[in-house]
Amino acid sequence: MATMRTANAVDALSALAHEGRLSIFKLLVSAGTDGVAAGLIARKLDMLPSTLSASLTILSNAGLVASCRKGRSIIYSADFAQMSKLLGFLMEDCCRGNAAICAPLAQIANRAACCA
Amino acid sequence: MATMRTANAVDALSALAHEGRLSIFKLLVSAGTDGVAAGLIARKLDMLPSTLSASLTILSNAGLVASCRKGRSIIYSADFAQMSKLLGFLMEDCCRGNAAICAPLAQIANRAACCA
DNA sequence: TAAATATTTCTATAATTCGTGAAATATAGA
DNA sequence: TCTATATTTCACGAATTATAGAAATATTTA
Repeated sequence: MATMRTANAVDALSALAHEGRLSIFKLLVSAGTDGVAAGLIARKLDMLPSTLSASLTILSNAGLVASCRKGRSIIYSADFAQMSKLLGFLMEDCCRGNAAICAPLAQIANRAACCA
Repeated sequence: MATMRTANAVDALSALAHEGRLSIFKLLVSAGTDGVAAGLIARKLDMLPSTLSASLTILSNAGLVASCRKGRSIIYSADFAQMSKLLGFLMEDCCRGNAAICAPLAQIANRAACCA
């Protein structure tokens, strides 16, 4: 797994650093690979369509969610691989890379790709 | 370990969603529990004192770093427990809490407290 | 084709965040 | 006490981000 770049991590963190977008992302994480239609997200989280769309675009640009059209709806789902890369980025070099203590963490982050 | 609240997670993610602050945090993560003096951080990352101070305040308010004075210097260190809570928050309820797949992840996040 | 549904795009305003330099505060040593 | 070092606080203009409503686009069904 290629390690994430700083700019990429900042984009992902920025995307998540917002109450509405974080709620969307967590909803999608909990929904797993099936994903959720944009309209259903809007109803569940009580958001205006334009606000939701803008939020989904930001999460999408950060690589945290993927989408595909299904009829009139667009189904959004969390990108677990990207989420895993982000966790790995935050943990890498922990304690100067002291393998005895921290090395397992990077591997562990990979498991966040449980739904991929 | 108490689970993190959404508002708290947003604060932490916002604090990290900035190139300079993310660099500071990663430097502190790599330094481990010894921490690094503010001035040394500034020299290593080539930041102005006032900019660095503002960044450290934001990271501190988010609970991601701790500080203590040592002589004229102030030593900053990463708060690994808070980092662990943040990772856990992002992973919780993954795949609707399907234990067979995702439950281990929450436990795993605890290990990010390797230096605590 | 016409109407209904689902979502995005556009536009404008409001709010927040960013970075800097100067001044202030705290500590140590001569 | 005076001076040097280390860090924070303050104030402000510049840049970015957030939100809403209206209009536009895409798809399905009648």
